[in-house]
Amino acid sequence: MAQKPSIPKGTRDFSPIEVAKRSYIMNTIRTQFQHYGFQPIETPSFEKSSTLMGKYGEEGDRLIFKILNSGDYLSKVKDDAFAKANSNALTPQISEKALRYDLTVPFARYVVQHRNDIVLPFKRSQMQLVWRADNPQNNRYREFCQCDADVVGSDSLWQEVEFVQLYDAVFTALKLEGVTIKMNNRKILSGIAEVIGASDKLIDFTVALDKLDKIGKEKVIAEMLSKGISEEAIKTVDPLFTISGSFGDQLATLKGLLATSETGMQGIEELVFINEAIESLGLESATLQLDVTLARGLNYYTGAIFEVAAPEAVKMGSIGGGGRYADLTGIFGLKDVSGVGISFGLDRIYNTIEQLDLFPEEAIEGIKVLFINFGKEEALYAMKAIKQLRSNGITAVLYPDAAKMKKQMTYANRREIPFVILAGGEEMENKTFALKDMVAGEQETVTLDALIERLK
RNA sequence: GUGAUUGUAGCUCAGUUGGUUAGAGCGCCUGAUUGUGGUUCAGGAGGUCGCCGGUUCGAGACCGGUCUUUCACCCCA
Repeated sequence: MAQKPSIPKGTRDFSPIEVAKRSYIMNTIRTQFQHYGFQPIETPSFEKSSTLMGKYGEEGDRLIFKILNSGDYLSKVKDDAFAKANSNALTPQISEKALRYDLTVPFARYVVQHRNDIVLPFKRSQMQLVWRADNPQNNRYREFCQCDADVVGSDSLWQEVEFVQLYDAVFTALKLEGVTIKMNNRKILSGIAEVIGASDKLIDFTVALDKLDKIGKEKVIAEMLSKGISEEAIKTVDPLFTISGSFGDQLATLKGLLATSETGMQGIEELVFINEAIESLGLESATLQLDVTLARGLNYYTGAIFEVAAPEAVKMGSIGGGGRYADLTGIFGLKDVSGVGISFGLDRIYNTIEQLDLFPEEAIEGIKVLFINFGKEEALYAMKAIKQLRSNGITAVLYPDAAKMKKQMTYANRREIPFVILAGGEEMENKTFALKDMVAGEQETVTLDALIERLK
Protein backbone atom coordinates (compact mmCIF):
# COMPACT_ATOMS: atom_id res chain seq x y z
CA MET A 1 0.00 0.00 0.00
CA ALA A 2 2.88 2.23 0.78
CA GLN A 3 4.05 2.23 -2.81
CA LYS A 4 0.63 3.19 -4.14
CA PRO A 5 1.04 5.99 -6.68
CA SER A 6 -0.73 9.28 -6.08
CA ILE A 7 -1.41 12.66 -7.64
CA PRO A 8 -0.17 16.09 -6.51
CA LYS A 9 -1.93 18.10 -3.87
CA GLY A 10 -5.03 19.88 -5.10
CA THR A 11 -5.47 17.81 -8.27
CA ARG A 12 -8.08 15.19 -8.98
CA ASP A 13 -8.80 12.13 -11.09
CA PHE A 14 -12.27 11.95 -12.60
CA SER A 15 -14.13 8.65 -12.88
CA PRO A 16 -16.28 7.85 -15.94
CA ILE A 17 -19.43 8.98 -14.12
CA GLU A 18 -17.80 12.21 -12.98
CA VAL A 19 -16.61 12.95 -16.50
CA ALA A 20 -20.12 12.31 -17.83
CA LYS A 21 -21.63 14.71 -15.30
CA ARG A 22 -18.99 17.37 -15.93
CA SER A 23 -19.54 17.04 -19.67
CA TYR A 24 -23.25 17.51 -19.16
CA ILE A 25 -22.67 20.83 -17.37
CA MET A 26 -20.04 21.97 -19.84
CA ASN A 27 -22.20 21.07 -22.83
CA THR A 28 -25.10 23.01 -21.33
CA ILE A 29 -22.93 26.07 -20.79
CA ARG A 30 -21.37 25.67 -24.25
CA THR A 31 -24.77 25.57 -25.91
CA GLN A 32 -25.90 28.77 -24.21
CA PHE A 33 -22.60 30.49 -25.02
CA GLN A 34 -23.28 29.62 -28.62
CA HIS A 35 -26.86 30.90 -28.54
CA TYR A 36 -25.62 34.23 -27.23
CA GLY A 37 -23.10 34.53 -30.02
CA PHE A 38 -19.88 33.85 -28.13
CA GLN A 39 -17.17 32.25 -30.23
CA PRO A 40 -14.98 29.67 -28.51
CA ILE A 41 -11.22 30.17 -28.53
CA GLU A 42 -8.37 28.28 -26.89
CA THR A 43 -5.03 29.54 -25.66
CA PRO A 44 -1.89 27.66 -24.53
CA SER A 45 -1.84 26.14 -21.06
CA PHE A 46 1.35 28.07 -20.39
CA GLU A 47 2.32 31.61 -21.28
CA LYS A 48 5.49 33.62 -21.11
CA SER A 49 6.08 34.69 -17.52
CA SER A 50 6.16 38.31 -18.63
CA THR A 51 2.54 37.96 -19.81
CA LEU A 52 1.30 36.76 -16.43
CA MET A 53 3.57 38.22 -13.77
CA GLY A 54 2.39 41.39 -12.10
CA LYS A 55 -1.15 41.12 -13.44
CA TYR A 56 -2.77 39.69 -10.32
CA GLY A 57 -1.24 41.80 -7.58
CA GLU A 58 1.65 40.82 -5.36
CA GLU A 59 -0.30 37.88 -3.92
CA GLY A 60 -1.05 36.67 -7.41
CA ASP A 61 2.57 36.25 -8.46
CA ARG A 62 3.11 33.90 -5.56
CA LEU A 63 0.23 31.71 -6.76
CA ILE A 64 1.48 31.34 -10.34
CA PHE A 65 3.08 27.98 -11.17
CA LYS A 66 6.44 28.64 -12.78
CA ILE A 67 7.99 26.32 -15.33
CA LEU A 68 11.71 25.65 -15.09
CA ASN A 69 13.77 26.47 -18.17
CA SER A 70 15.04 23.56 -20.24
CA GLY A 71 18.66 22.52 -20.40
CA ASP A 72 21.39 23.52 -18.00
CA TYR A 73 19.41 26.47 -16.71
CA LEU A 74 21.69 27.15 -13.74
CA SER A 75 24.77 27.80 -15.85
CA LYS A 76 23.34 31.09 -17.10
CA VAL A 77 22.49 32.47 -13.68
CA LYS A 78 24.55 35.42 -12.56
CA ASP A 79 26.70 34.75 -9.52
CA ASP A 80 25.27 37.50 -7.36
CA ALA A 81 21.78 36.00 -7.62
CA PHE A 82 23.18 32.81 -6.08
CA ALA A 83 25.10 34.69 -3.47
CA LYS A 84 22.05 36.56 -2.23
CA ALA A 85 19.88 33.43 -2.35
CA ASN A 86 16.99 35.70 -3.27
CA SER A 87 14.17 33.69 -4.84
CA ASN A 88 12.51 36.73 -6.41
CA ALA A 89 15.72 37.68 -8.16
CA LEU A 90 16.61 34.14 -9.15
CA THR A 91 13.20 33.06 -10.49
CA PRO A 92 13.16 35.18 -13.67
CA GLN A 93 16.61 33.84 -14.55
CA ILE A 94 15.66 30.17 -14.37
CA SER A 95 11.99 30.35 -15.41
CA GLU A 96 10.59 32.15 -18.44
CA LYS A 97 7.25 30.34 -18.73
CA ALA A 98 4.34 29.83 -16.35
CA LEU A 99 1.02 27.96 -16.24
CA ARG A 100 -2.01 30.09 -16.95
CA TYR A 101 -3.60 31.47 -13.77
CA ASP A 102 -6.95 32.48 -15.27
CA LEU A 103 -8.49 32.96 -18.72
CA THR A 104 -8.89 36.74 -18.65
CA VAL A 105 -5.28 37.84 -18.90
CA PRO A 106 -4.45 35.36 -21.70
CA PHE A 107 -7.58 36.63 -23.47
CA ALA A 108 -6.39 40.23 -23.15
CA ARG A 109 -3.06 39.11 -24.61
CA TYR A 110 -4.92 37.30 -27.40
CA VAL A 111 -6.96 40.39 -28.28
CA VAL A 112 -3.89 42.61 -28.47
CA GLN A 113 -1.83 40.07 -30.38
CA HIS A 114 -4.56 39.40 -32.94
CA ARG A 115 -6.06 42.88 -32.99
CA ASN A 116 -5.98 43.05 -36.78
CA ASP A 117 -7.93 39.83 -37.22
CA ILE A 118 -10.57 40.51 -34.60
CA VAL A 119 -13.84 42.20 -35.41
CA LEU A 120 -14.96 44.39 -32.51
CA PRO A 121 -17.04 44.02 -30.52
CA PHE A 122 -15.62 40.54 -30.04
CA LYS A 123 -17.59 37.99 -28.00
CA ARG A 124 -15.46 35.05 -27.00
CA SER A 125 -16.01 32.03 -24.80
CA GLN A 126 -13.31 29.84 -23.35
CA MET A 127 -13.48 26.67 -21.25
CA GLN A 128 -10.06 25.52 -20.15
CA LEU A 129 -8.03 24.48 -17.15
CA VAL A 130 -6.22 27.02 -15.00
CA TRP A 131 -3.66 26.43 -12.24
CA ARG A 132 -3.01 28.15 -8.94
CA ALA A 133 -0.33 27.30 -6.40
CA ASP A 134 -2.78 27.99 -3.57
CA ASN A 135 -3.36 25.75 -0.60
CA PRO A 136 -6.38 23.55 -1.43
CA GLN A 137 -9.55 23.95 0.59
CA ASN A 138 -13.16 22.94 0.30
CA ASN A 139 -14.11 23.42 -3.38
CA ARG A 140 -10.73 24.99 -4.08
CA TYR A 141 -8.18 23.15 -6.13
CA ARG A 142 -4.80 23.82 -7.70
CA GLU A 143 -6.09 22.71 -11.08
CA PHE A 144 -9.63 23.58 -12.11
CA CYS A 145 -11.71 24.47 -15.11
CA GLN A 146 -12.98 27.95 -15.83
CA CYS A 147 -15.85 28.62 -18.20
CA ASP A 148 -15.64 32.24 -19.31
CA ALA A 149 -17.58 34.49 -21.66
CA ASP A 150 -16.33 38.01 -22.35
CA VAL A 151 -17.03 40.86 -24.73
CA VAL A 152 -14.37 43.36 -25.71
CA GLY A 153 -14.77 46.58 -27.60
CA SER A 154 -18.18 47.72 -26.40
CA ASP A 155 -19.10 50.10 -23.59
CA SER A 156 -22.78 49.35 -24.03
CA LEU A 157 -24.65 48.36 -20.89
CA TRP A 158 -26.66 45.94 -23.01
CA GLN A 159 -23.69 43.62 -22.58
CA GLU A 160 -24.25 43.60 -18.83
CA VAL A 161 -27.94 42.95 -19.42
CA GLU A 162 -27.06 40.03 -21.68
CA PHE A 163 -24.75 38.51 -19.09
CA VAL A 164 -27.56 38.53 -16.53
CA GLN A 165 -29.71 36.77 -19.11
CA LEU A 166 -26.92 34.33 -19.91
CA TYR A 167 -26.52 33.34 -16.26
CA ASP A 168 -30.28 32.87 -16.06
CA ALA A 169 -30.34 30.82 -19.27
CA VAL A 170 -27.57 28.45 -18.15
CA PHE A 171 -28.98 27.80 -14.69
CA THR A 172 -32.45 27.37 -16.13
CA ALA A 173 -31.12 24.83 -18.63
CA LEU A 174 -29.43 23.01 -15.76
CA LYS A 175 -32.76 23.01 -13.86
CA LEU A 176 -30.96 24.78 -11.03
CA GLU A 177 -33.68 27.01 -9.64
CA GLY A 178 -33.36 29.69 -6.98
CA VAL A 179 -30.00 31.05 -8.07
CA THR A 180 -29.29 34.66 -7.08
CA ILE A 181 -27.36 36.91 -9.44
CA LYS A 182 -25.83 39.64 -7.33
CA MET A 183 -24.66 42.87 -8.90
CA ASN A 184 -22.74 45.87 -7.76
CA ASN A 185 -20.74 48.59 -9.44
CA ARG A 186 -17.21 49.66 -8.79
CA LYS A 187 -18.26 53.28 -9.36
CA ILE A 188 -20.62 53.06 -6.41
CA LEU A 189 -17.82 51.75 -4.22
CA SER A 190 -15.55 54.53 -5.49
CA GLY A 191 -18.30 57.02 -4.80
CA ILE A 192 -18.67 55.81 -1.22
CA ALA A 193 -14.94 56.06 -0.65
CA GLU A 194 -15.02 59.54 -2.16
CA VAL A 195 -17.91 60.69 0.03
CA ILE A 196 -16.15 59.57 3.19
CA GLY A 197 -12.86 61.05 2.04
CA ALA A 198 -11.04 57.72 1.82
CA SER A 199 -10.53 57.39 -1.92
CA ASP A 200 -6.94 56.31 -1.35
CA LYS A 201 -8.16 53.43 0.80
CA LEU A 202 -10.76 52.16 -1.67
CA ILE A 203 -9.38 48.62 -1.86
CA ASP A 204 -8.99 48.24 1.90
CA PHE A 205 -12.48 49.62 2.35
CA THR A 206 -14.13 47.30 -0.17
CA VAL A 207 -12.22 44.20 0.90
CA ALA A 208 -13.45 44.78 4.45
CA LEU A 209 -17.01 45.56 3.34
CA ASP A 210 -17.10 42.38 1.29
CA LYS A 211 -16.81 40.32 4.46
CA LEU A 212 -19.96 41.79 6.00
CA ASP A 213 -22.20 38.72 5.78
CA LYS A 214 -19.34 36.47 6.76
CA ILE A 215 -17.83 38.13 9.84
CA GLY A 216 -20.49 40.72 10.73
CA LYS A 217 -20.67 44.48 11.15
CA GLU A 218 -18.47 44.77 14.25
CA LYS A 219 -15.51 42.96 12.76
CA VAL A 220 -15.82 44.76 9.43
CA ILE A 221 -15.66 48.09 11.26
CA ALA A 222 -12.70 46.86 13.29
CA GLU A 223 -10.88 45.91 10.11
CA MET A 224 -11.64 49.30 8.52
CA LEU A 225 -10.34 51.12 11.60
CA SER A 226 -7.17 49.03 11.53
CA LYS A 227 -6.63 50.07 7.92
CA GLY A 228 -6.72 53.74 8.89
CA ILE A 229 -10.27 54.64 7.93
CA SER A 230 -11.66 57.14 10.40
CA GLU A 231 -14.51 56.43 12.78
CA GLU A 232 -16.36 59.46 11.44
CA ALA A 233 -16.12 58.18 7.88
CA ILE A 234 -17.50 54.80 8.90
CA LYS A 235 -20.43 56.50 10.64
CA THR A 236 -21.25 58.32 7.42
CA VAL A 237 -21.74 55.07 5.57
CA ASP A 238 -23.58 53.33 8.40
CA PRO A 239 -26.69 52.83 6.21
CA LEU A 240 -24.58 50.45 4.07
CA PHE A 241 -24.40 47.91 6.86
CA THR A 242 -28.14 47.54 7.10
CA ILE A 243 -29.26 48.37 3.55
CA SER A 244 -32.02 46.09 2.31
CA GLY A 245 -35.13 45.88 0.19
CA SER A 246 -35.59 45.52 -3.55
CA PHE A 247 -33.06 46.50 -6.17
CA GLY A 248 -34.89 49.82 -6.64
CA ASP A 249 -35.25 50.53 -2.91
CA GLN A 250 -31.55 50.03 -2.35
CA LEU A 251 -30.71 52.31 -5.26
CA ALA A 252 -32.89 55.01 -3.69
CA THR A 253 -30.99 54.73 -0.41
CA LEU A 254 -27.69 54.95 -2.25
CA LYS A 255 -28.82 57.99 -4.17
CA GLY A 256 -29.18 59.88 -0.91
CA LEU A 257 -25.78 58.75 0.25
CA LEU A 258 -23.92 59.46 -2.97
CA ALA A 259 -25.58 62.66 -4.11
CA THR A 260 -22.32 64.60 -3.98
CA SER A 261 -20.29 62.05 -5.90
CA GLU A 262 -20.39 62.23 -9.66
CA THR A 263 -18.77 58.81 -10.01
CA GLY A 264 -21.18 57.31 -7.51
CA MET A 265 -24.22 58.71 -9.31
CA GLN A 266 -22.89 57.33 -12.57
CA GLY A 267 -22.70 53.88 -11.01
CA ILE A 268 -26.28 54.22 -9.83
CA GLU A 269 -27.43 55.23 -13.32
CA GLU A 270 -25.78 52.15 -14.79
CA LEU A 271 -27.49 49.84 -12.34
CA VAL A 272 -30.85 51.56 -12.90
CA PHE A 273 -30.49 50.89 -16.62
CA ILE A 274 -29.64 47.23 -16.12
CA ASN A 275 -32.37 46.70 -13.55
CA GLU A 276 -35.06 48.29 -15.69
CA ALA A 277 -34.01 46.30 -18.73
CA ILE A 278 -34.10 43.02 -16.80
CA GLU A 279 -37.44 43.86 -15.21
CA SER A 280 -38.85 44.46 -18.64
CA LEU A 281 -37.27 41.40 -20.25
CA GLY A 282 -37.89 39.03 -17.34
CA LEU A 283 -35.83 36.14 -16.00
CA GLU A 284 -36.71 32.43 -16.17
CA SER A 285 -35.51 31.04 -12.86
CA ALA A 286 -32.87 33.31 -11.34
CA THR A 287 -33.25 36.45 -9.23
CA LEU A 288 -31.32 39.66 -9.77
CA GLN A 289 -30.24 41.38 -6.57
CA LEU A 290 -28.24 44.46 -5.70
CA ASP A 291 -25.50 43.80 -3.17
CA VAL A 292 -23.48 46.86 -2.26
CA THR A 293 -21.11 44.78 -0.16
CA LEU A 294 -20.05 42.88 -3.27
CA ALA A 295 -16.43 43.81 -3.91
CA ARG A 296 -15.03 40.43 -4.74
CA GLY A 297 -12.80 40.09 -7.67
CA LEU A 298 -9.75 41.53 -9.16
CA ASN A 299 -8.70 45.08 -8.63
CA TYR A 300 -9.22 45.90 -12.25
CA TYR A 301 -13.02 45.86 -12.28
CA THR A 302 -14.11 49.40 -13.12
CA GLY A 303 -17.87 49.10 -13.62
CA ALA A 304 -20.28 46.23 -13.15
CA ILE A 305 -19.44 43.47 -10.67
CA PHE A 306 -21.26 40.12 -10.81
CA GLU A 307 -21.42 37.27 -8.37
CA VAL A 308 -23.77 34.30 -8.41
CA ALA A 309 -24.95 32.56 -5.26
CA ALA A 310 -26.23 28.97 -5.28
CA PRO A 311 -29.78 28.27 -4.04
CA GLU A 312 -29.99 28.82 -0.30
CA ALA A 313 -30.67 25.14 0.37
CA VAL A 314 -27.06 24.32 -0.46
CA LYS A 315 -24.18 25.67 1.52
CA MET A 316 -21.89 26.81 -1.23
CA GLY A 317 -19.80 29.85 -1.99
CA SER A 318 -20.28 31.72 -5.21
CA ILE A 319 -20.80 29.60 -8.31
CA GLY A 320 -19.88 32.34 -10.73
CA GLY A 321 -18.57 35.87 -10.99
CA GLY A 322 -17.41 38.59 -13.30
CA GLY A 323 -17.39 42.25 -14.09
CA ARG A 324 -16.31 45.07 -16.38
CA TYR A 325 -12.79 46.35 -16.86
CA ALA A 326 -12.66 49.61 -18.80
CA ASP A 327 -9.09 49.12 -19.89
CA LEU A 328 -8.71 45.37 -20.27
CA THR A 329 -5.99 45.41 -22.89
CA GLY A 330 -4.11 48.47 -21.62
CA ILE A 331 -1.61 46.26 -19.79
CA PHE A 332 -0.54 44.96 -23.21
CA GLY A 333 -0.42 48.36 -24.84
CA LEU A 334 -3.81 48.59 -26.53
CA LYS A 335 -5.64 51.52 -24.94
CA ASP A 336 -9.32 52.24 -24.46
CA VAL A 337 -10.72 48.81 -25.21
CA SER A 338 -13.36 47.95 -22.67
CA GLY A 339 -14.10 44.39 -21.62
CA VAL A 340 -16.87 42.82 -19.63
CA GLY A 341 -17.26 39.16 -18.82
CA ILE A 342 -18.47 36.44 -16.52
CA SER A 343 -17.23 33.08 -15.35
CA PHE A 344 -18.96 29.85 -14.36
CA GLY A 345 -17.43 27.86 -11.51
CA LEU A 346 -17.70 24.36 -12.91
CA ASP A 347 -16.70 22.47 -9.77
CA ARG A 348 -19.07 24.34 -7.50
CA ILE A 349 -21.93 24.07 -9.97
CA TYR A 350 -21.20 20.33 -10.10
CA ASN A 351 -21.33 20.00 -6.34
CA THR A 352 -24.52 22.06 -6.15
CA ILE A 353 -26.28 19.93 -8.75
CA GLU A 354 -24.99 16.78 -7.07
CA GLN A 355 -26.31 17.87 -3.66
CA LEU A 356 -29.71 18.70 -5.11
CA ASP A 357 -29.71 15.45 -7.12
CA LEU A 358 -30.46 17.28 -10.37
CA PHE A 359 -28.28 15.34 -12.80
CA PRO A 360 -30.61 13.88 -15.45
CA GLU A 361 -30.32 10.15 -16.13
CA GLU A 362 -29.52 10.74 -19.79
CA ALA A 363 -26.42 12.63 -18.71
CA ILE A 364 -24.83 9.57 -17.15
CA GLU A 365 -26.13 6.79 -19.39
CA GLY A 366 -23.55 4.09 -19.99
CA ILE A 367 -23.85 0.76 -21.84
CA LYS A 368 -27.44 -0.02 -22.81
CA VAL A 369 -27.13 -3.72 -23.57
CA LEU A 370 -24.61 -6.50 -22.94
CA PHE A 371 -24.46 -9.60 -25.14
CA ILE A 372 -23.55 -12.75 -23.24
CA ASN A 373 -20.65 -14.61 -24.85
CA PHE A 374 -21.32 -18.35 -25.28
CA GLY A 375 -18.48 -19.16 -27.66
CA LYS A 376 -17.07 -18.40 -31.07
CA GLU A 377 -20.14 -19.04 -33.26
CA GLU A 378 -22.50 -17.33 -30.85
CA ALA A 379 -20.15 -14.36 -30.44
CA LEU A 380 -20.10 -13.78 -34.19
CA TYR A 381 -23.92 -13.92 -34.25
CA ALA A 382 -23.92 -11.36 -31.42
CA MET A 383 -21.38 -9.10 -33.13
CA LYS A 384 -23.55 -8.92 -36.25
CA ALA A 385 -26.49 -7.76 -34.16
CA ILE A 386 -24.28 -5.34 -32.17
CA LYS A 387 -23.16 -3.77 -35.45
CA GLN A 388 -26.80 -3.08 -36.32
CA LEU A 389 -27.61 -1.73 -32.87
CA ARG A 390 -24.64 0.63 -32.90
CA SER A 391 -25.55 2.01 -36.31
CA ASN A 392 -28.92 2.81 -34.74
CA GLY A 393 -27.23 4.79 -31.99
CA ILE A 394 -27.53 2.15 -29.28
CA THR A 395 -24.55 1.50 -27.01
CA ALA A 396 -24.05 -2.26 -27.13
CA VAL A 397 -21.14 -4.50 -26.17
CA LEU A 398 -20.24 -8.19 -26.26
CA TYR A 399 -18.69 -9.69 -23.15
CA PRO A 400 -15.19 -10.40 -24.52
CA ASP A 401 -14.72 -13.92 -23.11
CA ALA A 402 -16.93 -16.96 -23.04
CA ALA A 403 -16.79 -16.81 -19.25
CA LYS A 404 -19.18 -18.38 -16.84
CA MET A 405 -22.72 -17.09 -16.99
CA LYS A 406 -22.58 -15.79 -13.45
CA LYS A 407 -19.47 -13.77 -14.15
CA GLN A 408 -20.99 -12.16 -17.22
CA MET A 409 -24.25 -11.37 -15.45
CA THR A 410 -22.39 -9.95 -12.49
CA TYR A 411 -20.47 -7.73 -14.88
CA ALA A 412 -23.77 -6.40 -16.26
CA ASN A 413 -24.94 -5.72 -12.71
CA ARG A 414 -21.85 -3.91 -11.59
CA ARG A 415 -21.74 -1.80 -14.72
CA GLU A 416 -25.46 -1.10 -14.22
CA ILE A 417 -26.28 -2.28 -17.73
CA PRO A 418 -30.10 -2.36 -17.96
CA PHE A 419 -30.43 -5.08 -20.62
CA VAL A 420 -28.70 -8.37 -21.38
CA ILE A 421 -29.02 -10.49 -24.53
CA LEU A 422 -28.72 -14.25 -24.43
CA ALA A 423 -28.34 -15.73 -27.89
CA GLY A 424 -27.27 -19.37 -28.21
CA GLY A 425 -27.96 -22.24 -30.58
CA GLU A 426 -31.73 -22.07 -30.37
CA GLU A 427 -31.94 -18.32 -30.92
CA MET A 428 -29.43 -18.50 -33.78
CA GLU A 429 -31.57 -21.09 -35.52
CA ASN A 430 -34.71 -18.92 -35.18
CA LYS A 431 -32.83 -15.66 -35.85
CA THR A 432 -34.03 -14.28 -32.52
CA PHE A 433 -32.59 -12.89 -29.28
CA ALA A 434 -33.52 -13.48 -25.67
CA LEU A 435 -33.74 -9.98 -24.18
CA LYS A 436 -33.52 -9.78 -20.41
CA ASP A 437 -34.52 -6.71 -18.44
CA MET A 438 -32.02 -6.64 -15.58
CA VAL A 439 -34.11 -4.39 -13.38
CA ALA A 440 -37.48 -6.12 -13.73
CA GLY A 441 -35.92 -9.55 -14.17
CA GLU A 442 -38.25 -10.32 -17.08
CA GLN A 443 -37.21 -11.95 -20.32
CA GLU A 444 -38.67 -12.15 -23.81
CA THR A 445 -37.61 -13.48 -27.19
CA VAL A 446 -37.53 -10.93 -30.01
CA THR A 447 -36.31 -10.42 -33.58
CA LEU A 448 -33.47 -8.01 -34.42
CA ASP A 449 -35.90 -5.33 -35.62
CA ALA A 450 -37.93 -5.59 -32.45
CA LEU A 451 -34.71 -5.45 -30.44
CA ILE A 452 -33.67 -2.20 -32.09
CA GLU A 453 -37.10 -0.73 -31.45
CA ARG A 454 -37.05 -1.78 -27.79
CA LEU A 455 -33.60 -0.35 -27.05
CA LYS A 456 -33.78 2.85 -29.07
C1' G B 1 2.99 31.87 2.25
C1' U B 2 1.15 31.55 7.95
C1' G B 3 -1.36 28.44 11.75
C1' A B 4 -3.92 24.00 12.98
C1' U B 5 -5.56 18.98 11.48
C1' U B 6 -5.73 13.90 9.15
C1' G B 7 -3.38 9.17 7.40
C1' U B 8 -4.46 1.33 9.88
C1' A B 9 -7.39 -4.05 4.10
C1' G B 10 -10.69 -1.82 -2.14
C1' C B 11 -14.35 1.34 1.33
C1' U B 12 -16.00 2.92 6.49
C1' C B 13 -13.56 2.43 10.87
C1' A B 14 -11.72 -0.41 15.89
C1' G B 15 -6.85 -1.20 18.08
C1' U B 16 -6.14 -0.33 26.30
C1' U B 17 -0.32 3.27 30.18
C1' G B 18 4.54 1.15 24.06
C1' G B 19 4.47 -5.88 24.71
C1' U B 20 3.36 -12.38 20.97
C1' U B 21 0.84 -13.79 14.71
C1' A B 22 -2.93 -5.94 13.79
C1' G B 23 -9.14 -6.82 13.87
C1' A B 24 -14.65 -5.87 12.36
C1' G B 25 -18.49 -4.66 8.87
C1' C B 26 -19.18 -3.95 3.85
C1' G B 27 -16.91 -5.06 -0.84
C1' C B 28 -13.93 -8.65 -3.76
C1' C B 29 -12.67 -13.93 -5.40
C1' U B 30 -14.19 -19.34 -5.41
C1' G B 31 -17.95 -23.00 -4.73
C1' A B 32 -23.21 -24.74 -3.77
C1' U B 33 -25.65 -23.37 -9.27
C1' U B 34 -21.56 -26.10 -16.86
C1' G B 35 -28.02 -20.92 -20.57
C1' U B 36 -29.69 -16.81 -16.08
C1' G B 37 -27.29 -11.75 -12.09
C1' G B 38 -29.16 -8.85 -7.69
C1' U B 39 -31.08 -12.93 -2.13
C1' U B 40 -28.98 -17.06 0.90
C1' C B 41 -25.12 -20.50 2.65
C1' A B 42 -19.90 -22.30 2.89
C1' G B 43 -14.90 -21.19 2.07
C1' G B 44 -10.80 -17.85 0.50
C1' A B 45 -7.54 -13.83 -0.79
C1' G B 46 -6.01 -9.08 0.69
C1' G B 47 -2.19 -4.70 5.39
C1' U B 48 6.47 -3.71 5.87
C1' C B 49 -0.25 0.55 10.06
C1' G B 50 1.40 7.31 4.30
C1' C B 51 6.92 7.68 3.72
C1' C B 52 12.04 8.44 5.91
C1' G B 53 14.78 8.66 10.22
C1' G B 54 15.18 8.62 15.79
C1' U B 55 14.15 6.86 21.12
C1' U B 56 13.55 1.74 23.15
C1' C B 57 15.12 -5.01 24.75
C1' G B 58 10.52 -4.02 21.91
C1' A B 59 6.83 1.25 18.04
C1' G B 60 0.52 1.08 14.54
C1' A B 61 1.01 3.86 19.33
C1' C B 62 6.38 8.18 21.59
C1' C B 63 9.86 12.12 19.04
C1' G B 64 11.74 14.76 14.41
C1' G B 65 11.27 15.49 9.23
C1' U B 66 8.46 14.83 4.76
C1' C B 67 4.13 13.91 1.71
C1' U B 68 -1.14 13.86 1.81
C1' U B 69 -6.33 15.19 3.79
C1' U B 70 -9.41 18.68 6.01
C1' C B 71 -9.92 23.65 8.04
C1' A B 72 -8.86 28.94 9.24
C1' C B 73 -6.05 33.32 7.46
C1' C B 74 -4.46 35.56 2.75
C1' C B 75 -6.75 35.39 -1.71
C1' C B 76 -10.24 33.31 -4.85
C1' A B 77 -13.68 29.74 -9.01
